[in-house]
Amino acid sequence: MIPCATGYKHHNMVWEVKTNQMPNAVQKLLLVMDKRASGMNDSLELLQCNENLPSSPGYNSCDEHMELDDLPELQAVQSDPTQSGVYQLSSDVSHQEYPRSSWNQNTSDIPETTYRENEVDWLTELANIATSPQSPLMQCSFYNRSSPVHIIATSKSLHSYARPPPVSSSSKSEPTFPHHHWKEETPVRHERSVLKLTFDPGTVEDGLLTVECKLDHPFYVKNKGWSSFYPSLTVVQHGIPCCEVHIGDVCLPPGHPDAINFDDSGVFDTFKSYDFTPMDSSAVYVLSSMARQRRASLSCGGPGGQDFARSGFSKNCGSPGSSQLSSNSLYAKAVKNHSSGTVSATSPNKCKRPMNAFMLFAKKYRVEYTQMYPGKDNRAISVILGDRWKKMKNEERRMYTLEAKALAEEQKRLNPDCWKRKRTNSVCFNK
DNA sequence: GAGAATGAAAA
DNA sequence: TTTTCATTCTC
Repeated sequence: MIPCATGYKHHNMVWEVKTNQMPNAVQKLLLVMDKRASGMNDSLELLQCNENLPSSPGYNSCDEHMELDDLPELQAVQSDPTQSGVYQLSSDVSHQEYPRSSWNQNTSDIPETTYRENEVDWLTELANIATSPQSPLMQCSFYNRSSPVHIIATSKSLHSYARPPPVSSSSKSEPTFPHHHWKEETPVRHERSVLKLTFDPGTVEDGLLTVECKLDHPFYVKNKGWSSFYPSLTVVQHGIPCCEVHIGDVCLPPGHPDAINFDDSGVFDTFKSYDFTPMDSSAVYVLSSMARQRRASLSCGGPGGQDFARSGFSKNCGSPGSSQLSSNSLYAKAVKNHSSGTVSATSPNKCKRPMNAFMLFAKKYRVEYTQMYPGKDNRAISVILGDRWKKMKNEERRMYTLEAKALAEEQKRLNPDCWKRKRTNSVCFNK
């Protein structure tokens, strides 16, 4: 669990993921909601994820032809403005079942229903988060909420293909692939996979809260930015590149200082140069922000004038005095991210190719594999990653393929010439 | 800077 | 068909 900032109260929450393919299995995620003790506005609350997903919810062994309709959906959240105290997560917390007539297809992006237990109003917290105006999904009827919050993320354990061999995974892999939170429960028939979130605000008297949402629902996570349980789907469906939810992730509300100046160490690096912030309330905003920055980069005199976002070009051209809120942080972020890197230092105008599916996969698991195989050279890790990749099924690769495709399309849209191979006498590319 | 993986796209 | 390069990091 990520230590919470001083002055925050902690509130636990359990996320449960149910899938059609695994009706009996419920992925539970313990989240901790932090609340500023200083009386900060309700919108300035933190949610910290404290548990994990047992396995990749987005991976279904039998969904070779899975379509978007097969993906999880968001269920409604009704919030209550009242406040509650500190809550603790009970050790034997289990998800609650309740009849669900049907999914609202017309408002699938909007949480439908929720219920609370023991008069707990923490549902309000979650509702504010899930239905936050900052949430890309909340651009319709929920957009006018006054207390937008951004959600958490949790951890999915490594996928089966990413796990180390049994021989070498004895002690090191255990913390990496925790399964002790998995719980077999009574099957619940759902038309679609859902992510069920059970809040445990932290005190016995307040009980638990449960809510369900779509697996691709993006949340804004401290130190990570936008995150979801299904990043590839999120980026495809909502245009928001996301990290994966991980253990200890903390949800940040809009305006929270950590949300503005989050450390991107765990950010999905592919997109970190875009520097999404809680203010990036929608994919439209994000894309328009990119376009603005691109125009800004062009106006800065960059001959190439391309791909400011990925190349760290903003370091040179981002105007500190810009009125663009997210752009400012983006520029600052880009400077920080690439200040020591070779890309921006050597080719500020360079347009970088988007990663392909394998590169996304490799980037995601390289660190973990490096930890699994201590002493292994990075090249050896690459070999292992390649071997794992080859052994993966198509459906297992799907999320990476989709993500890569989305990245490529976006890159081509923004920078059609990004794939242009450098010429021998070219001075535009220095790699 | 090379190299190790895979894959997309240009040449 | 070949080449480049996207990421990462040790050597």
